[in-house]
Amino acid sequence: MSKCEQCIVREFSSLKALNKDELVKLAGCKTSRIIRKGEVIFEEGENVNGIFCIKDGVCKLTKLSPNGKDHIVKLVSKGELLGQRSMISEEPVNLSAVALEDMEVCFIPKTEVMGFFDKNNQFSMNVMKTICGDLKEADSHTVNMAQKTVKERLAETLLYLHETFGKNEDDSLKIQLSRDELASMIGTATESCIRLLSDFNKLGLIKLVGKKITIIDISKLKKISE
Amino acid sequence: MSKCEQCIVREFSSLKALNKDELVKLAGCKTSRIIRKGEVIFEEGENVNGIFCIKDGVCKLTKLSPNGKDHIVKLVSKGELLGQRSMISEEPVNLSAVALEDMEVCFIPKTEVMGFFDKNNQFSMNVMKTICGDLKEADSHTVNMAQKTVKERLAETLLYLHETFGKNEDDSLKIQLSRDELASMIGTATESCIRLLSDFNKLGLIKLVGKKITIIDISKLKKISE
DNA sequence: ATAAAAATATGATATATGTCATATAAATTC
DNA sequence: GAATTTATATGACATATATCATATTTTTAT
Repeated sequence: MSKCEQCIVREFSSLKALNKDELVKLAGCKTSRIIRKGEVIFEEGENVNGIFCIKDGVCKLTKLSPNGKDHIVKLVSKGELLGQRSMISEEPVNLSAVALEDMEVCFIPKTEVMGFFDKNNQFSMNVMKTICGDLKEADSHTVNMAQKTVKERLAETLLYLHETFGKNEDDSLKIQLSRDELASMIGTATESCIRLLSDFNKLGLIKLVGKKITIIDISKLKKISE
Repeated sequence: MSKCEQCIVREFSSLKALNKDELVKLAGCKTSRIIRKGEVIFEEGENVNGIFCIKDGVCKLTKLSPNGKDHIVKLVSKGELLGQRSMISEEPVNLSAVALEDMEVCFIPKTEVMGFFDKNNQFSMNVMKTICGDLKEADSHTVNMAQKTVKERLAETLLYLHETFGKNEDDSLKIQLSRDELASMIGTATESCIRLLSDFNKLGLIKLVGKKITIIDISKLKKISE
């Protein structure tokens, strides 16, 4: 059982507020798991009795719409925590989490987290701030979905992926989403997404090589995204 | 200065966790304000140094989209608190609040609220749960905007208004939104909203008399909203 | 390596929704 | 109470986007 004290990603989440004693306690009760690309971490409606800390990799949080289509609500990566909202609400999770790459995650049982919550003010404040940030972002997403065109949302999303996950040596986006996933992130049909990518490609804003997408003209994309 | 102890709406918000001493302290520092229909309580980007407790009336929370249109993110009414998120995030508010009816609101300065926050665990837990509920709702809204048609969203919104704010003696919706506001809630053009309302009217799902909207066939509206 | 399956791409077409114009009705102002 | 403004309503048309069909490419399995 590896020590949480020496885990670097801890520094990027609310867990950074924990002191040595708390970290030792944490290390004693957490469980570590390898999750392969495409595997489900948890599913909408499930009772997840604790939170996950992402040590490595990226996953998507999706929600099933009444029409049967999945919508990607958020991408979550190394250093972030999963399941905080449902733990605090004492409800089943409202989103599913699926690995986009191979991942390593640690599971921390609810009882443990709630203990830190009660005793470590800085920790609970960190969690609150994270959730408040998520809420602000979610409201902003709602407005984008309601008011922006698909083209604008695609441009915006490409820039987001570029800024947040960076690029490979060949300058292509590091995070690999299928056209289907990209479409489900911007809220459109897969064909429409493919078509617009193709348009951006022809306009020289991006370059498409197989699944790989390379951002060419950031400022023009910014202009399109408004 | 009226006593918070005797204020009934307190029981409906996170403030219900406060004890007598805290309520006396609260009564000493809160300020009460009458806000007329159409008046702004606070504006996106503003620094609101505290929270508002709605004693009476309903307001809309809006966010300006890059295209210049306002989107109504949420309606907030009697017993609810405003400005919690931005207080915790220590950021300017991300939404504007505008009265839909004459309102009475109390303002509680940040220092006071943060004091309760530190010392009264149940209060901070209540606030957290509220914000978590908002986040869940916001995610659900995002997916609705992304995946549902305007018709579905209109049906859903009418049912929501009916359930949440009730009806007058003549069965018409108690809350009066202009067509413009309704459109900005469901994320569509005003004309499209009017047209669909007119369709629903012709189909006998609702009845339109001037500004008043009466829900006639709940189950059919439910079916339309999916 | 070959076959099968899945993902990407593109065309043709249908549909939903936005935009602009104009009419009518309601609310507000003087 | 008449005049003016604002909100609601509806038509005509443009446009964005979805859907269905089919081709091509890439990935996966045998």
